[in-house]
Amino acid sequence: MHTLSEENYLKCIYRLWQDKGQKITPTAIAESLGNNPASVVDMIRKLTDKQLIAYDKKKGVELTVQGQKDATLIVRRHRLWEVFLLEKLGYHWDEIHDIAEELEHIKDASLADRLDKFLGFPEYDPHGDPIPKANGKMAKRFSTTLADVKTGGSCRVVAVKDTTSQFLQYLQKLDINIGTKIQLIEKIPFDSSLVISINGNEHKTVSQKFGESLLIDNS
Amino acid sequence: MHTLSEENYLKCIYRLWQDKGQKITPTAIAESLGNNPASVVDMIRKLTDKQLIAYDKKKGVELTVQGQKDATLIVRRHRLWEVFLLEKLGYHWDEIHDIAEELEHIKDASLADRLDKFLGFPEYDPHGDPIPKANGKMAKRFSTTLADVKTGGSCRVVAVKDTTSQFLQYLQKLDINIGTKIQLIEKIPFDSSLVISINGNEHKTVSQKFGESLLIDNS
DNA sequence: AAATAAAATTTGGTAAGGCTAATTTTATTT
DNA sequence: AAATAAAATTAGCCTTACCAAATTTTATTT
Ligand SMILES: [Mn+2]
Ligand SMILES: [Mn+2]
Ligand SMILES: [Mn+2]
Ligand SMILES: [Mn+2]
Repeated sequence: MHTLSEENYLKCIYRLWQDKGQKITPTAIAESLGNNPASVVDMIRKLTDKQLIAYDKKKGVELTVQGQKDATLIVRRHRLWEVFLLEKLGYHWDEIHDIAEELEHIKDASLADRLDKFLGFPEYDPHGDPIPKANGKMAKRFSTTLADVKTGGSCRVVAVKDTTSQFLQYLQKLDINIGTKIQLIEKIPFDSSLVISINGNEHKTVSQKFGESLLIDNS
Repeated sequence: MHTLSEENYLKCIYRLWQDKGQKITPTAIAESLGNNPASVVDMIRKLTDKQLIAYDKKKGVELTVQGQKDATLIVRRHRLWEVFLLEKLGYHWDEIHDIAEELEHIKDASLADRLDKFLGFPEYDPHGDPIPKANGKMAKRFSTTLADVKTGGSCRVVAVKDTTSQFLQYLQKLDINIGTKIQLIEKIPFDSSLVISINGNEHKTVSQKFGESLLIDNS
C-alpha cells in the first residue's frame, strides 16, 4: 500500500489533471502542495517506480491506470467522510475538508463501501463534488463558473471550486449554498467584477476570483 | 500536538499502567509495541522532554497528569470509533480494533464529543472496555477473570482482555459474547485448564490463558 | 543567435522513528 | 563476593520525506 505522503501526491496530481486537463509540471505540484520542487522531483521518481504515474518532460506527469484507480479511491473516501462529518456529526461545510484530509487515509478494504451504504449512497459531497462509486465511475462534474455567465443570465450554484474556510465562510455570509439561485446583473469591464443578485435580493458586487470559484448550472 | 508514534507510546504506557499497576520498564513497553528496546529508550527521552511521562530507574515509567489526560483522550477516541464501526458500519468485533487504531489519531478538537453524542454516549466499547467521558472519568473497569472463578461458580462475561482477532474469533466459535453466562464445572489441576458450560450447554475445556483473557462479573 | 529568465534537477542536510551490535548497569545465582 | 544473566543504554546506520543552495536544462526575450 501507499504511504500518507504518496497518497496526498496522488490525489493532488489527480486534482490538477481534472481541474485543467493540461500539462502537470513539478512546479505545479509543488505549488499545490506547498512543498519544495526538489521534494516533488523525489516523489515523482518514487511514484514512477511504483508505476502509479508516468513522467515525460514534454507531456508532464500523468497517472497510470493503476494511479487513477488509487487516486479515485482516495477521493471517494475523502468525499464520503465529508458527507459523514456534515450530515451525521453536524459540522459546518467549512470545517470538514481538513478532517477528511486525514480520514481519507484510513486503510481498510471495506470501509469506503460500508460508509457509502451507511450514508445512503450519496452522489455529491457537501461542496457539490461528485463522489466516485465503488466501481470508479462518478456523476457529472460541473465546469461552468459564475464568471462564465452572460450578463442578465440566471444560474444555480451546484458546487464550489475552492474549499478553503475563507471562501466558504464568505459564502455563508452572503447566504450562498449549493442550490442558491444567482442572477448576473452586470460585469464591470475594468476588473471583471460581478454585480449579482442572490435569491432575487439586493445587488452585491463580488470579484472575478470569486466568480471563478463558484460552479453553476445554467437553468 | 503529538505525533502518531508518540500517541501510540502514550496509549501503550497507559494500558500497561492500568493492566498491572506495577513498574513499567522499557522492555515491557518494547514487548507490548513490538519495538526494539533501543527505540523505546529514545522515545522515553522524548516524552520526558515533553513532560508527558516521568522516568526513574527505580519506579519505572509513569504518566504525568498531562500524559494521563492525553492518553485518556486517545483511548476515548479509540473506543468511540470501535462503537461506530460495529454499530453503524456493521463490522464484527474482531475487525474493529485495527481500524480504530488508525482512527484514534484523527485530530480535531470536537470530533470525539460529536461522535460520542452521535452514538448516544455509550458507556462501554464492543469489547466491554469503559469509554472515558469528555471529562476523563469513566465507568468501572472489571478485573476478575474467568480463571478467578471458584469451581461450581457461575458468572457473566463483561469484557475481553485480549482483542486480537484470533481470540475474538475463537470466542465467536464458542458462541461467547459480552453478557454470555458461563459456569465453571471443573479446574484441571495439572495445567489449570477449565471445564466450562456456556449458557448451560454441554461441557467444553479451555486453557488457563483463555480463562485469564475473559473478564467476568460474579452474578 | 545570444542573452536572460524560468523550470527542473542534483547535491548535501535535517528530523523522526525505527534498527543492530556493542557496552554498561543492575539483578540474580552460585 | 564473584560470576553470570538480564536489562538498559549508547553508538552508529537506515529510510522517509522534507528543505536550501547550486547547477543544468529548457523557454522566452531581445
Ligand atoms: Mn490527505
Ligand atoms: Mn469536498
Ligand atoms: Mn494507534
Ligand atoms: Mn476495544
